[in-house]
Amino acid sequence: MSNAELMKKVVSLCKRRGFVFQSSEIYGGLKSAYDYGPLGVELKRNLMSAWWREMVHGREDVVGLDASIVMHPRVWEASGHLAGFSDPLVDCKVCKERFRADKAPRVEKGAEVTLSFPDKGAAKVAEELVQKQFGVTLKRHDKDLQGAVAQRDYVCPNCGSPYLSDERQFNLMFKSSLGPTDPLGEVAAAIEGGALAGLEGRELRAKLEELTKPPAVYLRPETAQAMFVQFVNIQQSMSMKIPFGIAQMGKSFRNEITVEHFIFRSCEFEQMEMEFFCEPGTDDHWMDYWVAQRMNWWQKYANDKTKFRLRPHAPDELAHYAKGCFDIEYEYPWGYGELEGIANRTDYDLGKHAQYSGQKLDYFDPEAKKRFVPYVIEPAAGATRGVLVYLLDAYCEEELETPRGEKETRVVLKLHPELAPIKVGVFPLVKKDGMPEVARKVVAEFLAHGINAKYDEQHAIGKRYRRHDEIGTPWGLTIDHQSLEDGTLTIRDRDTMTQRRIPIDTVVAEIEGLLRAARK
RNA sequence: GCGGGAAUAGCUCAGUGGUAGAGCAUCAGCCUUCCAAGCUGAGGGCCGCGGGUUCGAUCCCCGUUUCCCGCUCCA
Repeated sequence: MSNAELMKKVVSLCKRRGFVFQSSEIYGGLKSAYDYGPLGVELKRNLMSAWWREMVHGREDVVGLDASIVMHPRVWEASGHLAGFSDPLVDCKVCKERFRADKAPRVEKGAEVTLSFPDKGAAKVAEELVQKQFGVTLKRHDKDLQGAVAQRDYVCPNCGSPYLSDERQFNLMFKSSLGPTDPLGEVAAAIEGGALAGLEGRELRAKLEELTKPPAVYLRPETAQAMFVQFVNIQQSMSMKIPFGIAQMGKSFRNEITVEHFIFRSCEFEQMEMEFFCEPGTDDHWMDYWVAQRMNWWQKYANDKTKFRLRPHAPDELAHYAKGCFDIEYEYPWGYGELEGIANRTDYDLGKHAQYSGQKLDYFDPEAKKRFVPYVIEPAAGATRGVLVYLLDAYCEEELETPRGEKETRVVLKLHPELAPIKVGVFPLVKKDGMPEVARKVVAEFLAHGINAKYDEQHAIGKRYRRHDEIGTPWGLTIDHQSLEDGTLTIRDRDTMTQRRIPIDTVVAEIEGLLRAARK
């Protein structure tokens, strides 16, 4: 099975069996938005619960937070999200390069410029394109084209062409407005009053920005900022001593330039983030610690642990706030891609928020009698990416021979029992002789213990086993004729398809034991 | 944003300028059975959406939306 096939099959299974649907499908779908169906929501919740148990309940030095998605707009000014991600982007119409206008090479407006290409062939193609699209004849000299006139005060950084698209604003954050007043009203009033007359380009944009600013709010592009903003409240109310962490899971929103690969990169996604506050100087130690912790955690739930790797960021790809960063990457069908980033954010965020809010965001160590702004190590994981990773990891096709000697394919999701949406399928061997009643009782018993169990009496028993294999149910329990005589049932293992017989009244304890064992 | 491909039943796909098919799945019944068994029957599609050409379009043309692949981009 090729990588492309694997991806297709997983996507198809997701829809067919109720894991993931395209959003608003009956209206033609919405780009990059997906809904988690009955099984998908269980898988995602199981994954996130496992994370929460590991990161918060499993240790004394991390506490949780569930902050509002919409925060004070100044938060995003302080964090740099507002300024850093609204730069004008331009496409070169000749070489198709996309670039930031403010970082492009400056030229004199109206000056003659030269276009350069990697080889003669590319230059010839470009020459024809310019002739055809812009009606301009350029002089070709080997790999260069001469005679173009600069329309703006910059040219394409790649080929030097002045043939460019309009400047487009790229907004990272989803913008909305808080309160019932319509910001368009302000704009309309300004136009009527003539306040916008004579303005164009960036000036016009700036003026419009200003008019619509007062009620403007943004959907958070990461969950991290609330944990910085509430640092003091949490530290004091919970009497936390450094080092300690604040963890949060939830939705974040980004206007990605390109969305791709199913749920891998979408504009609305779910994060699992933790900010670990420590004393400057101990940050490198904690960085190493969390990198190892997080890598182990991801591998624990995977069948193929070799598909994960650690990749340190090169100095030039580090974010503006980071001193160092490691990505935990997974080998997706299209290649390695990010799953979690562990960054040393230093005291950048607390410092910025202190500066913008005018509040003190530092920590006093009563033993050492010193005051400092903590450094922060941030393991930030993609929950929705995790769902994709484990689906890809779990998908298996096995060639089997039927009792009649025919070859067939068994599709199995070898999900970790902890993650499996349904823990046990409960089946009466046949739909009569009181077997359904016994099976229903077993289901009720599991549900009462908080274990997701599913009753199924449709079709032949073999078919039911296979249907549950396909959605990753780790154990199948069957009530048969013998059950009615001696009070036992069979328990079938998803991965080995082997069965053994145990007393019905111990089956809940048995499954609980298996779940506990799998968790270790 | 660019280039290429795709869109037909829940899924995988076939098909033709003359009002649509298969396999699997679903549902009902028979069979009463431990690994997708068999038999009988049923439901289900304005052939992604909008426009054009045509007597007539699922098919040809244009646009659009969504998905996939490759670039590009990417905290």
